[in-house]
Amino acid sequence: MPNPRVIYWFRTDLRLHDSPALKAALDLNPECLYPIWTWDPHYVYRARVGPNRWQYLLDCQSDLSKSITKLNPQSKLFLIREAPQTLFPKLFKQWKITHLVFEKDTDAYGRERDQKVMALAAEAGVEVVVRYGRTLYDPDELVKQNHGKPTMSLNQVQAAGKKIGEIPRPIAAPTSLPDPGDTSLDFEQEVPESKPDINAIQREGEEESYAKLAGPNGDFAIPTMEELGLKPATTQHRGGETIALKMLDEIIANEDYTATFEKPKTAPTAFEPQATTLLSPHMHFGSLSCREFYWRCQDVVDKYKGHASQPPTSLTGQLLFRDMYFGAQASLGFAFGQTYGNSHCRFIPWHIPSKIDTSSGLITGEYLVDNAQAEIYFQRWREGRTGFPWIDALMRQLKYEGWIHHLGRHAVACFLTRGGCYVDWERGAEVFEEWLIDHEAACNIGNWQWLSCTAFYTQFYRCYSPIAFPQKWDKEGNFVRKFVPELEKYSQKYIYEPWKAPIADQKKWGCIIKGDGSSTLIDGKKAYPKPMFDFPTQREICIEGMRNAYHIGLYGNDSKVLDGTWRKLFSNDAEGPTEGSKGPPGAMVEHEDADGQEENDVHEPPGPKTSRRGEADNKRITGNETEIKYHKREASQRTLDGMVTRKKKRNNSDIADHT
DNA sequence: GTAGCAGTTGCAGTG
DNA sequence: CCACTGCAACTGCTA
Repeated sequence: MPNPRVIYWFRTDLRLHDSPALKAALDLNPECLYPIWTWDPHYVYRARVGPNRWQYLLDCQSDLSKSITKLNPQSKLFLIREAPQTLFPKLFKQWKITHLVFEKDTDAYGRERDQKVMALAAEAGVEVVVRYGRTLYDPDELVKQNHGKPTMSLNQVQAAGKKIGEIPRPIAAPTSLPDPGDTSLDFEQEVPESKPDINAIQREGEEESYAKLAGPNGDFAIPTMEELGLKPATTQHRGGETIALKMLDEIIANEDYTATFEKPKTAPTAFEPQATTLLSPHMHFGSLSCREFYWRCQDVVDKYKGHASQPPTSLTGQLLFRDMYFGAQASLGFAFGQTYGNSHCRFIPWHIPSKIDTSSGLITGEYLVDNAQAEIYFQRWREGRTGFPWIDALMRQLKYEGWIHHLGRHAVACFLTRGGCYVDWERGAEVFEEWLIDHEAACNIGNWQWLSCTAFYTQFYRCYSPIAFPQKWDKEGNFVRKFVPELEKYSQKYIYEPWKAPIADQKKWGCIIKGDGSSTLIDGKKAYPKPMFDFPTQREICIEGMRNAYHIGLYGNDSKVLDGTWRKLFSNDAEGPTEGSKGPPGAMVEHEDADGQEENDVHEPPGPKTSRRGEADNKRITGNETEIKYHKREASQRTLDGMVTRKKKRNNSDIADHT
């Protein structure tokens, strides 16, 4: 048996402390160890990643590389610019690799990728060692102990966890690392297909992710934002294990904070400093081990003299929720991230639903505009110009800083879905995916389902008010003043509902409430938009829609959802794309009149039409002074890509009938 | 099987 | 300031 020549493949574990996989690699007593990162085209082109999260990733990689070099000046994080699926066979051969070691990844895409890589390793005679350290429990174990079912409540996580046994104690960081061997790359680089490039919008310069295998200088260096063609990051939050451990130390040093932490009591309006730990992005990139975090907290709690908080609201409770979402994702796979085909997600006929690839049963990443008004609501929500200062402040903080408080996420998610716009939670999840520095697919998807009351949580009549909710912590509106500075001078009385301020006051405070926010100046005067709807009215419409959908009681994998016949169960007057009893799969809509329509005219509101809601519609406030009535069919303005036809629909219902 | 209670974080009103 | 209620009513868990 030759001496082990080991590749350690970093992915979700950009750290040296508490890494079961890294320990396994070192336990092989390798002759040489190559710490590598492969530049996965899935991340570069297919996932939604905004500049702030890119920057955070680069921070983590740089810090890790420096830490590796500190332990062994010959070594560092070797960043190789090729897809793992094509790179590894060549690398195994060139570097005479005997072992490949990495941390297990239970994300839907991660599993697919790793299965492929493991097959390639087997072909090359390379032994693969996989260890788990990403959550408290291995999600597959958790699911197994939960009777093979996705973990849908904290109770289930705790019961299953008990059966697995104690959460592993953290492992110390290594004090030395073996040399890497020869690092020459005498083979052709295979450049991955860049289309479709979902991240094109994040770039302003030339994208050179795959310019050369070992980077422009051939030194395996971590790329710069410029090299990736990305727009500069705007966040002040910084990644890396060194920072993470320092932050953790500071939290743990404050025993009262650590032991008595109760999430619902922390203020979503707090900034400088924020009310929660800001450790979530570190756990996403693995620059902090969640088990390290867990045991450092638990040890404080165990010796705490006063009354310590308990799960679910305590710090350790927050980590258990993370495990719950990982367990749900591990069990449901790709279906977890969508309604269509998801056995545990309620079917609600939301507006602007996802397009579905009927051959794979997966959402395509595009969506259909069934209703022009809903599309306007969505765009105004995304851009932080809804006219509700609390919502807009949060969305602006999210885009700029890449992080908002958990309760702030609740507020904007409820507002977009069941408590305001009645827009598909998948739209909101996509925006969070792009902008959050702590975006974790499992947690993001799970929380959107929670807040939209499609899974995990059912009390849809508990609805967050964009006016009353923030007042619980911030009567003065300082948070709004910080992120919506045009309202800075508004009095406390009107800060959350500026449209109620007298015109004279609006002028005095230097900002008029007018328009839809598409322009910050109106007639040369600073302007903040009117609210895009009357909240109490819209809230009633949503609750009625939810009540109806709950009563009908379909889940994403119901044959009626799969084939589109769910429409027969919903009234045409119901909220959502329900017009007519026939239609394509999922919540997609027929677009008989789509031909010849302009792709981009969805932002133009349709002219006044007959109201189907009478009073409710008349109360509606719109940003552009024109009363917008809505009607389901008139808004079908997006050109279909030919995927959805009556014929395909029929085929699909045939399939569905057999299942 | 089923009744009763609890559920990470609602709101408005009352005492 | 807190604690409680009614609102109209969901699912999961326990006994």
